Amino acid sequence: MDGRQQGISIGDLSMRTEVNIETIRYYEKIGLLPAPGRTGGRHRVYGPAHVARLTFVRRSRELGFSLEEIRSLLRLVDGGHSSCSDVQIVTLKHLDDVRKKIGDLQRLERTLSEVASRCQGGSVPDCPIVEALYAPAQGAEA
Amino acid sequence: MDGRQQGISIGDLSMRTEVNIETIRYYEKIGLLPAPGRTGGRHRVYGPAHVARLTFVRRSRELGFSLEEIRSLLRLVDGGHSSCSDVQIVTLKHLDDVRKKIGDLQRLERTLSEVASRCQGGSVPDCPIVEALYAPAQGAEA
DNA sequence: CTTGAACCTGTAGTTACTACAGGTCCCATC
DNA sequence: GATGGGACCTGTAGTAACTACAGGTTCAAG
Repeated sequence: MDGRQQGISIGDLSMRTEVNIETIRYYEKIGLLPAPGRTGGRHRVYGPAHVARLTFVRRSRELGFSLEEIRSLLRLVDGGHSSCSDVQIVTLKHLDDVRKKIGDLQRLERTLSEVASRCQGGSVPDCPIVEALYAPAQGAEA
Repeated sequence: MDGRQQGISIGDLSMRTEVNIETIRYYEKIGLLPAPGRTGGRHRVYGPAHVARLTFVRRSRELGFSLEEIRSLLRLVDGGHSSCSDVQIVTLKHLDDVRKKIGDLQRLERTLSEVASRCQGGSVPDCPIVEALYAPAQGAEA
Protein backbone atom coordinates (compact mmCIF):
# COMPACT_ATOMS: atom_id res chain seq x y z
CA MET A 1 0.00 0.00 0.00
CA ASP A 2 2.99 2.30 -0.18
CA GLY A 3 5.47 3.41 -2.80
CA ARG A 4 8.34 1.20 -1.67
CA GLN A 5 9.50 -1.90 -3.42
CA GLN A 6 12.85 -3.60 -3.24
CA GLY A 7 13.49 -6.01 -6.01
CA ILE A 8 11.11 -6.47 -8.86
CA SER A 9 11.41 -9.78 -10.66
CA ILE A 10 11.31 -9.95 -14.42
CA GLY A 11 7.84 -11.47 -14.21
CA ASP A 12 6.59 -8.55 -12.13
CA LEU A 13 8.20 -6.03 -14.44
CA SER A 14 6.57 -7.77 -17.35
CA MET A 15 3.13 -7.47 -15.78
CA ARG A 16 3.56 -3.87 -14.70
CA THR A 17 4.73 -2.67 -18.09
CA GLU A 18 2.87 -5.15 -20.28
CA VAL A 19 6.08 -6.00 -22.07
CA ASN A 20 6.70 -9.66 -22.31
CA ILE A 21 9.60 -11.35 -20.61
CA GLU A 22 11.52 -12.39 -23.70
CA THR A 23 11.22 -8.86 -25.01
CA ILE A 24 12.61 -7.42 -21.78
CA ARG A 25 15.64 -9.69 -22.03
CA TYR A 26 15.96 -8.74 -25.69
CA TYR A 27 15.95 -5.02 -24.85
CA GLU A 28 18.66 -5.65 -22.30
CA LYS A 29 20.75 -7.55 -24.83
CA ILE A 30 20.59 -4.74 -27.37
CA GLY A 31 21.27 -2.12 -24.72
CA LEU A 32 17.90 -0.36 -24.56
CA LEU A 33 17.35 -1.36 -20.96
CA PRO A 34 20.28 -1.29 -18.52
CA ALA A 35 21.34 -4.62 -17.08
CA PRO A 36 19.72 -4.99 -13.66
CA GLY A 37 21.18 -6.46 -10.51
CA ARG A 38 21.03 -10.19 -9.88
CA THR A 39 20.21 -12.49 -7.01
CA GLY A 40 22.70 -15.11 -5.86
CA GLY A 41 21.14 -17.46 -8.33
CA ARG A 42 21.50 -15.02 -11.26
CA HIS A 43 17.85 -14.00 -11.40
CA ARG A 44 17.36 -10.41 -12.55
CA VAL A 45 16.26 -7.82 -9.96
CA TYR A 46 14.82 -4.53 -11.17
CA GLY A 47 14.06 -1.21 -9.49
CA PRO A 48 11.69 1.71 -10.14
CA ALA A 49 14.09 3.26 -12.66
CA HIS A 50 13.77 0.19 -14.82
CA VAL A 51 10.00 0.40 -14.69
CA ALA A 52 10.13 4.01 -15.88
CA ARG A 53 12.60 3.25 -18.62
CA LEU A 54 10.72 0.27 -19.94
CA THR A 55 7.47 2.22 -19.86
CA PHE A 56 9.15 4.87 -21.97
CA VAL A 57 10.32 2.28 -24.48
CA ARG A 58 6.94 0.64 -24.63
CA ARG A 59 5.04 3.85 -25.12
CA SER A 60 7.46 4.92 -27.81
CA ARG A 61 6.96 1.64 -29.60
CA GLU A 62 3.20 2.13 -29.40
CA LEU A 63 3.72 5.47 -31.08
CA GLY A 64 5.56 3.72 -33.86
CA PHE A 65 9.13 4.75 -33.12
CA SER A 66 11.74 2.22 -34.21
CA LEU A 67 14.14 0.85 -31.65
CA GLU A 68 16.90 2.97 -33.15
CA GLU A 69 14.78 6.09 -32.83
CA ILE A 70 14.05 5.14 -29.24
CA ARG A 71 17.75 4.72 -28.65
CA SER A 72 18.24 8.29 -29.90
CA LEU A 73 15.44 9.59 -27.74
CA LEU A 74 16.93 7.92 -24.69
CA ARG A 75 20.33 9.39 -25.41
CA LEU A 76 18.74 12.84 -25.55
CA VAL A 77 16.79 12.22 -22.38
CA ASP A 78 19.89 10.92 -20.60
CA GLY A 79 22.02 13.76 -21.95
CA GLY A 80 19.78 16.06 -19.97
CA HIS A 81 21.14 19.24 -21.54
CA SER A 82 18.54 21.36 -23.30
CA SER A 83 17.40 18.51 -25.50
CA CYS A 84 13.78 19.40 -25.97
CA SER A 85 14.15 20.75 -29.48
CA ASP A 86 16.19 17.68 -30.47
CA VAL A 87 13.44 15.46 -29.17
CA GLN A 88 10.99 17.49 -31.17
CA ILE A 89 13.07 17.00 -34.32
CA VAL A 90 13.03 13.22 -33.91
CA THR A 91 9.31 13.28 -33.22
CA LEU A 92 8.43 15.50 -36.17
CA LYS A 93 10.56 13.36 -38.48
CA HIS A 94 8.67 10.31 -37.31
CA LEU A 95 5.37 12.07 -37.73
CA ASP A 96 6.35 12.88 -41.27
CA ASP A 97 7.17 9.21 -41.94
CA VAL A 98 3.79 8.21 -40.57
CA ARG A 99 2.04 10.69 -42.84
CA LYS A 100 3.94 9.44 -45.85
CA LYS A 101 2.99 5.90 -45.02
CA ILE A 102 -0.66 6.90 -44.73
CA GLY A 103 -0.45 8.54 -48.14
CA ASP A 104 1.12 5.43 -49.67
CA LEU A 105 -1.55 3.21 -48.21
CA GLN A 106 -4.34 5.50 -49.38
CA ARG A 107 -3.04 5.37 -52.94
CA LEU A 108 -2.87 1.61 -52.61
CA GLU A 109 -6.38 1.50 -51.27
CA ARG A 110 -7.73 3.45 -54.24
CA THR A 111 -6.03 1.25 -56.80
CA LEU A 112 -7.01 -1.90 -55.02
CA SER A 113 -10.65 -1.01 -54.58
CA GLU A 114 -10.85 0.08 -58.19
CA VAL A 115 -9.42 -3.25 -59.34
CA ALA A 116 -11.66 -5.21 -57.00
CA SER A 117 -14.76 -3.34 -58.17
CA ARG A 118 -14.25 -4.53 -61.74
CA CYS A 119 -14.89 -8.08 -60.64
CA GLN A 120 -18.49 -9.14 -60.23
CA GLY A 121 -17.52 -12.40 -58.58
CA GLY A 122 -18.87 -14.72 -61.25
CA SER A 123 -17.12 -17.74 -62.68
CA VAL A 124 -15.66 -15.74 -65.48
CA PRO A 125 -12.73 -17.31 -67.30
CA ASP A 126 -10.91 -13.99 -67.63
CA CYS A 127 -11.01 -12.42 -64.22
CA PRO A 128 -10.50 -8.68 -64.37
CA ILE A 129 -8.48 -8.75 -61.15
CA VAL A 130 -6.15 -11.34 -62.57
CA GLU A 131 -5.80 -9.33 -65.73
CA ALA A 132 -4.89 -6.26 -63.72
CA LEU A 133 -2.22 -8.24 -61.92
CA TYR A 134 -0.69 -9.40 -65.18
CA ALA A 135 -0.34 -5.82 -66.36
CA PRO A 136 2.80 -3.95 -65.32
CA ALA A 137 1.67 -0.93 -63.26
CA GLN A 138 -0.11 1.78 -65.16
CA GLY A 139 -3.07 2.62 -62.97
CA ALA A 140 -3.85 5.25 -60.42
CA GLU A 141 -0.98 4.73 -58.06
CA ALA A 142 2.32 6.35 -59.15
CA MET B 1 11.83 -5.46 -83.38
CA ASP B 2 9.52 -8.44 -83.34
CA GLY B 3 7.83 -10.50 -80.68
CA ARG B 4 10.21 -13.46 -80.76
CA GLN B 5 12.83 -14.20 -78.21
CA GLN B 6 14.52 -17.45 -77.36
CA GLY B 7 16.28 -17.46 -74.10
CA ILE B 8 16.09 -14.55 -71.74
CA SER B 9 18.95 -14.29 -69.28
CA ILE B 10 18.32 -13.46 -65.66
CA GLY B 11 19.77 -10.00 -66.24
CA ASP B 12 17.34 -9.35 -69.08
CA LEU B 13 14.43 -10.66 -67.06
CA SER B 14 15.47 -8.40 -64.24
CA MET B 15 15.45 -5.34 -66.49
CA ARG B 16 12.17 -6.18 -68.19
CA THR B 17 10.31 -6.76 -64.97
CA GLU B 18 12.23 -4.37 -62.72
CA VAL B 19 12.72 -7.12 -60.19
CA ASN B 20 16.26 -7.46 -59.07
CA ILE B 21 18.34 -10.53 -59.77
CA GLU B 22 18.71 -11.75 -56.22
CA THR B 23 14.99 -11.42 -55.74
CA ILE B 24 14.30 -13.48 -58.85
CA ARG B 25 16.51 -16.26 -57.53
CA TYR B 26 14.81 -15.92 -54.16
CA TYR B 27 11.36 -16.31 -55.73
CA GLU B 28 12.56 -19.42 -57.49
CA LYS B 29 13.92 -20.86 -54.27
CA ILE B 30 10.64 -20.38 -52.45
CA GLY B 31 8.65 -21.71 -55.38
CA LEU B 32 6.90 -18.55 -56.58
CA LEU B 33 8.63 -18.65 -59.93
CA PRO B 34 9.13 -21.99 -61.70
CA ALA B 35 12.72 -23.11 -62.19
CA PRO B 36 13.77 -22.15 -65.71
CA GLY B 37 15.91 -24.09 -68.15
CA ARG B 38 19.67 -23.83 -68.01
CA THR B 39 22.51 -23.41 -70.45
CA GLY B 40 25.36 -25.92 -70.53
CA GLY B 41 27.11 -23.78 -67.96
CA ARG B 42 24.09 -23.73 -65.61
CA HIS B 43 23.01 -20.19 -66.38
CA ARG B 44 19.26 -19.71 -66.15
CA VAL B 45 17.27 -19.30 -69.38
CA TYR B 46 13.77 -17.85 -69.19
CA GLY B 47 10.88 -17.65 -71.62
CA PRO B 48 7.85 -15.38 -72.07
CA ALA B 49 5.84 -17.33 -69.52
CA HIS B 50 8.37 -16.42 -66.88
CA VAL B 51 8.12 -12.77 -67.81
CA ALA B 52 4.36 -12.89 -67.37
CA ARG B 53 4.55 -14.73 -64.09
CA LEU B 54 7.14 -12.46 -62.60
CA THR B 55 5.19 -9.41 -63.74
CA PHE B 56 2.19 -10.81 -61.92
CA VAL B 57 4.21 -11.31 -58.75
CA ARG B 58 5.72 -7.87 -58.95
CA ARG B 59 2.45 -6.12 -59.55
CA SER B 60 0.87 -8.04 -56.70
CA ARG B 61 3.70 -6.98 -54.39
CA GLU B 62 3.18 -3.37 -55.47
CA LEU B 63 -0.41 -3.75 -54.44
CA GLY B 64 0.74 -4.90 -51.04
CA PHE B 65 -0.07 -8.61 -51.23
CA SER B 66 2.22 -10.79 -49.14
CA LEU B 67 4.14 -13.57 -50.81
CA GLU B 68 1.80 -16.10 -49.24
CA GLU B 69 -1.21 -14.27 -50.64
CA ILE B 70 0.46 -14.21 -54.03
CA ARG B 71 1.06 -17.93 -53.74
CA SER B 72 -2.68 -18.38 -53.18
CA LEU B 73 -3.54 -16.14 -56.10
CA LEU B 74 -1.21 -18.10 -58.35
CA ARG B 75 -2.75 -21.38 -57.26
CA LEU B 76 -6.16 -19.99 -58.17
CA VAL B 77 -4.93 -18.68 -61.49
CA ASP B 78 -3.23 -21.99 -62.28
CA GLY B 79 -6.23 -23.96 -61.13
CA GLY B 80 -8.11 -22.30 -63.97
CA HIS B 81 -11.52 -23.54 -62.84
CA SER B 82 -14.00 -20.75 -62.18
CA SER B 83 -11.75 -19.04 -59.67
CA CYS B 84 -12.76 -15.44 -60.15
CA SER B 85 -14.80 -15.19 -56.98
CA ASP B 86 -12.01 -16.81 -54.99
CA VAL B 87 -9.61 -14.23 -56.34
CA GLN B 88 -12.05 -11.57 -55.33
CA ILE B 89 -12.21 -12.95 -51.81
CA VAL B 90 -8.43 -12.77 -51.42
CA THR B 91 -8.42 -9.25 -52.86
CA LEU B 92 -11.21 -7.95 -50.66
CA LYS B 93 -9.58 -9.45 -47.59
CA HIS B 94 -6.39 -7.67 -48.48
CA LEU B 95 -8.24 -4.44 -49.10
CA ASP B 96 -9.76 -4.76 -45.68
CA ASP B 97 -6.30 -5.22 -44.14
CA VAL B 98 -5.08 -2.11 -45.92
CA ARG B 99 -8.00 -0.08 -44.63
CA LYS B 100 -7.38 -1.28 -41.09
CA LYS B 101 -3.74 -0.31 -41.38
CA ILE B 102 -4.73 3.14 -42.61
CA GLY B 103 -7.02 3.53 -39.63
CA ASP B 104 -4.28 2.48 -37.22
CA LEU B 105 -1.84 4.93 -38.72
CA GLN B 106 -4.36 7.75 -38.63
CA ARG B 107 -4.95 7.19 -34.94
CA LEU B 108 -1.20 7.17 -34.47
CA GLU B 109 -0.87 10.35 -36.46
CA ARG B 110 -3.42 12.14 -34.30
CA THR B 111 -1.75 11.13 -31.04
CA LEU B 112 1.68 11.93 -32.33
CA SER B 113 0.83 15.34 -33.69
CA GLU B 114 -0.98 16.20 -30.49
CA VAL B 115 2.06 15.22 -28.44
CA ALA B 116 4.43 17.07 -30.77
CA SER B 117 2.32 20.22 -30.68
CA ARG B 118 2.74 20.52 -26.92
CA CYS B 119 6.43 21.14 -27.41
CA GLN B 120 7.51 24.64 -28.33
CA GLY B 121 11.06 23.53 -29.04
CA GLY B 122 12.77 25.56 -26.34
CA SER B 123 15.43 24.32 -23.98
CA VAL B 124 12.91 23.36 -21.41
CA PRO B 125 14.11 20.96 -18.74
CA ASP B 126 10.84 19.05 -18.69
CA CYS B 127 10.02 18.36 -22.29
CA PRO B 128 6.32 17.65 -22.77
CA ILE B 129 7.09 15.04 -25.42
CA VAL B 130 9.38 13.18 -23.06
CA GLU B 131 6.77 13.39 -20.36
CA ALA B 132 4.19 11.90 -22.69
CA LEU B 133 6.54 9.04 -23.44
CA TYR B 134 7.03 8.29 -19.76
CA ALA B 135 3.30 7.96 -19.27
CA PRO B 136 1.72 4.58 -19.95
CA ALA B 137 -0.83 5.08 -22.76
CA GLN B 138 -3.91 7.06 -21.87
CA GLY B 139 -4.33 9.43 -24.76
CA ALA B 140 -6.38 9.51 -27.91
CA GLU B 141 -5.34 6.26 -29.45
CA ALA B 142 -7.29 3.52 -27.68
C1' DC C 1 42.61 -16.82 -76.50
C1' DT C 2 41.97 -13.41 -73.31
C1' DT C 3 39.44 -10.35 -70.65
C1' DG C 4 35.91 -8.67 -67.80
C1' DA C 5 31.00 -8.55 -67.23
C1' DA C 6 27.52 -11.53 -66.06
C1' DC C 7 26.35 -15.42 -63.88
C1' DC C 8 26.55 -19.28 -60.21
C1' DT C 9 25.86 -21.22 -55.08
C1' DG C 10 25.46 -20.55 -50.45
C1' DT C 11 25.43 -17.93 -46.30
C1' DA C 12 24.69 -13.97 -43.32
C1' DG C 13 22.48 -9.67 -42.37
C1' DT C 14 18.21 -6.65 -41.79
C1' DT C 15 13.66 -5.41 -37.82
C1' DA C 16 11.57 -6.49 -33.66
C1' DC C 17 10.53 -9.72 -31.69
C1' DT C 18 8.73 -14.88 -30.34
C1' DA C 19 9.40 -19.68 -29.32
C1' DC C 20 11.55 -23.13 -27.93
C1' DA C 21 15.20 -26.62 -25.56
C1' DG C 22 17.41 -27.95 -21.84
C1' DG C 23 18.74 -26.63 -17.60
C1' DT C 24 18.70 -23.99 -12.64
C1' DC C 25 16.52 -21.45 -8.79
C1' DC C 26 13.15 -19.97 -5.44
C1' DC C 27 10.05 -20.57 -1.99
C1' DA C 28 5.89 -22.42 0.01
C1' DT C 29 4.47 -26.39 2.02
C1' DC C 30 4.98 -30.70 4.54
C1' DG D 1 15.24 -30.47 5.78
C1' DA D 2 13.23 -32.25 1.77
C1' DT D 3 10.35 -31.64 -2.23
C1' DG D 4 7.72 -30.00 -6.02
C1' DG D 5 6.48 -27.03 -9.50
C1' DG D 6 6.42 -22.49 -11.16
C1' DA D 7 9.53 -18.89 -12.38
C1' DC D 8 13.71 -18.09 -14.01
C1' DC D 9 18.24 -18.81 -16.77
C1' DT D 10 21.16 -19.03 -21.45
C1' DG D 11 21.42 -19.66 -26.13
C1' DT D 12 19.68 -20.63 -30.59
C1' DA D 13 16.42 -20.65 -34.38
C1' DG D 14 12.44 -18.95 -36.59
C1' DT D 15 9.38 -15.07 -38.69
C1' DA D 16 8.86 -11.58 -43.79
C1' DA D 17 10.91 -10.32 -47.80
C1' DC D 18 14.42 -9.44 -49.30
C1' DT D 19 19.70 -7.59 -49.87
C1' DA D 20 24.59 -8.16 -49.79
C1' DC D 21 28.29 -10.32 -49.94
C1' DA D 22 32.29 -14.13 -50.78
C1' DG D 23 34.39 -16.98 -53.65
C1' DG D 24 34.07 -19.26 -57.81
C1' DT D 25 32.49 -20.27 -63.05
C1' DT D 26 30.75 -19.02 -67.71
C1' DC D 27 29.78 -16.26 -71.62
C1' DA D 28 30.72 -13.38 -75.44
C1' DA D 29 33.16 -9.69 -77.62
C1' DG D 30 37.49 -8.46 -79.55
